[in-house]
Amino acid sequence: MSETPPLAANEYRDTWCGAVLPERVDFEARVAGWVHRRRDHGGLIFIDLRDRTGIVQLVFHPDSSGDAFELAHKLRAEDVLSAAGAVVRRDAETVNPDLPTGEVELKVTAADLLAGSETPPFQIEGFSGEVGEDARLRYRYLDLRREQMREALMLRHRVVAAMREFLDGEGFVDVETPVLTRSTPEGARDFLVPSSQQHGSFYALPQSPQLFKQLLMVAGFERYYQVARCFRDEATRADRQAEFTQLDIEMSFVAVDDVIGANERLLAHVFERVGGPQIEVPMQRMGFDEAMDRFGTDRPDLRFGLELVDLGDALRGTEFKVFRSVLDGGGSIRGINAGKRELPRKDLDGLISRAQELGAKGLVWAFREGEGWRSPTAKFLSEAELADLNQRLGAEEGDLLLLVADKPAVVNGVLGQMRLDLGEKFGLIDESENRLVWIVDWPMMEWNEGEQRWDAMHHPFTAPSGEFDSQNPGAARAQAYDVVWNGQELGGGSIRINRADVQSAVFEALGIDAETAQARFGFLLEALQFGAPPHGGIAYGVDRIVQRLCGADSIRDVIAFPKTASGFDLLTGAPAPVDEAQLRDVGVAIHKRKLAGH
RNA sequence: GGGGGCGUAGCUCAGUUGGUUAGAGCGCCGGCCUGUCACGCCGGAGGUCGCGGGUUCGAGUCCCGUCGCUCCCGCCA
Repeated sequence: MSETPPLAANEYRDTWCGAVLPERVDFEARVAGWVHRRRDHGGLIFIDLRDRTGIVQLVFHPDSSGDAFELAHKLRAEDVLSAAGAVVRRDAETVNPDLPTGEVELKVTAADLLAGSETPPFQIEGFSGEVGEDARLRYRYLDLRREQMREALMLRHRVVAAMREFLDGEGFVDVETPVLTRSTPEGARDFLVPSSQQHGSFYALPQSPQLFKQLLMVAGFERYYQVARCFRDEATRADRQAEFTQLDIEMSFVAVDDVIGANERLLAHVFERVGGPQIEVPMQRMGFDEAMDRFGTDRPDLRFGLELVDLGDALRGTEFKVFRSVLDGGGSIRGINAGKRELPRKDLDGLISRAQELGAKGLVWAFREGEGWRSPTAKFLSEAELADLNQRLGAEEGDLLLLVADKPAVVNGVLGQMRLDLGEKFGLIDESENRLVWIVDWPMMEWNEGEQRWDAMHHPFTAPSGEFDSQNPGAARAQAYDVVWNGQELGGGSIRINRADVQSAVFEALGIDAETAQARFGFLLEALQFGAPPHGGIAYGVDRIVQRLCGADSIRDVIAFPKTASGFDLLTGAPAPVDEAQLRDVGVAIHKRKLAGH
């Protein structure tokens, strides 16, 4: 711990373990904490005592420690102890350079066992190997005693504190919005809460406070923020939990540049406070189209190259059937030059499998050889085509080339992900580098092939750039922006629609008829008729920001009490069956098959 | 919903082609030890091999089912 908080003396302690530092020695101190480790030499006993600030070594002598010496002999790992004595400098040869407090120790004169501990189900620290995820979650309160977890949560605290500090300073008001709210069937599945007052009716847990913060702008608060818990009843991932924390921000009388500017100051402030990367302001901006063209994704990792190259023009006249049919069907052919690599056939097959897993029908691999290719596909292409492809891809002798032909969205999805896989596989990512970029100028909507309708790219309340033509929704651009850090989306937002007629037109384009719009969002449309200022905002994924900052592999490592991939809380056993009586109260019929199973 | 990996002592793991009494490190228990700091030395306990079924003379090992953890795809406006 770099900072030791102030501590008021009390009957158990007057000093933190980690505060017993060599700058100040030869004073009487009382510390309290957990027995981290015991080294019992028979006639001399060392105890490493741990609290949230760190570890200090306690020394028990049979002569000077009195009754405490007998106690020390019986101490076990994770017992809770209060110990008093003199903080003294260690002899030079007994200094422990690996410990921040290693130049001093506490010569114990008295000690109290405040609470004993059972043998922990796993060692808290100091053994090789990782504790399994189940054990960690089952005994999360012990897992959180590990330094790594403690520091992650302390960092999280400092991140949120810095956010509040900045926003408070710029006149933002923290307002709480409801957790029991109305279901919006679009998008992710809602968590539902049955109403005991109105059987058959349900609250939903919010996926975000979006509409409430807009109503707060209508109400005239002008600047709002909230550290808000949000819920999505979807499968979890390493970077996704069913409940997560968002920093939610909204501002009135602003345009895109105002929101981006305020948020650049916010990010710079937070990173400066917590020791994150330095941010150059103004930050880089990239149009959505450019991001898709060059990286195949709307959240590009700019720390390495391997950019996508469009190859359709080189193959306009090709007779290779696979390419021919894709081009004739309006598809695209794009490629990556992965550089000079020597991959065994097994790895090349692996790349093909990965491409198929990601949705491509196949993957063309090739190594530039002379003016042509060494590739199973080479024989289907003319010399001129190969030369043109090599030129467009900037291929040099021995370079590995990967091509995908499919619908444009599939090609981008596959190559965009494979670019990341390859960047990692080939070690092209400089972990010390940090690239932040705003992705701007988004399309308003995208065509949903499965449902045969237009879907909002951001959300249905996003303001279009200029006039909105509901007859041609595909052409509309949105006043939306995402901030992307090393390929991960930290947050995103937009200027919102503040006119009821525009909002109605957007609903119409999304296939939400007037009646449905009125039923679901009538309160918003109504509010927009009572003087809604121009407004916009952003929401950040707090968990992901902290995960990034401490380099954790999983979002679970920065959440105090997370759930497993299948949504279980192994600590409390939630979700759990409830009494039939409880179900009757809320008007929910129990599932018969489940009943039979019990 | 689909695919991959994993499940053996409290923890992390090994376990050959199916073959006698299932092992290691750490932890735990007991003993010794006055300068250790992942203390050391000596001794010891500890197992429904996730669960259920099947094949077999014989299953930790093979097959089927199931549960759990995990990663990925779908999904996540």
